[in-house]
Amino acid sequence: MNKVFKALNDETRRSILHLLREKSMNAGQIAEQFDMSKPSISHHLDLLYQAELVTKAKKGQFIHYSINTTVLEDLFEWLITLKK
Amino acid sequence: MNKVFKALNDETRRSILHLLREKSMNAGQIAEQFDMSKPSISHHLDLLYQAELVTKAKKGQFIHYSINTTVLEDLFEWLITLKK
DNA sequence: AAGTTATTTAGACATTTATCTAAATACTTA
DNA sequence: TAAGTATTTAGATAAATGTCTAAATAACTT
Repeated sequence: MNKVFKALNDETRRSILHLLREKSMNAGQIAEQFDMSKPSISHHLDLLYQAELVTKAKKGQFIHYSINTTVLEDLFEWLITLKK
Repeated sequence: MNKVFKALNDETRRSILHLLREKSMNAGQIAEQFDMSKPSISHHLDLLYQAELVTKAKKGQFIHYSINTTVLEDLFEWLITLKK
């Protein structure tokens, strides 16, 4: 869960998750949505990937990113036990 | 929500929340549970307080901390919209 | 009032983080 | 195979973070 909380502790990464909730996208398409360099977005995508909040799949020269809600379930559980 | 994610992005602070879920405690009682200096715990409590994840009340020379689940509701909402 | 206890504030330091530019890698197409 | 496109990796830098010790503040006790 450490990596999940770490990944969520950034506004850009949270925005990326909201984008991917609407539809899966290439790294480039994601980067277009932000006023930030591509390497920076790539770095954010990597942290989301390490936390398993997104999956990625190579499609030719593109890399397609999708949200992975499995880990969000775990976060739900964590919150529930905290609320009792 | 920024402060909430920031506050939750630390194992010590998450542990403090779990302790407070069981029962409210003084700053000193909380500090006893950790192998860390009191000023460090005080700092963690302050971040939790800034995020409104805990409330505090002065009781004589003690300061009593309690968990505040209101903000956790907001986090729930955030998660739900992300899962659609 | 003086001493003791509970907690926070201040200041320092090492580590982590977010960002950038430049370069490298991987794939596609002419 | 050479050129172009998509993405990541490397390396640098400034800012934020977690931790500590020492000192300050506040309240209780004798």
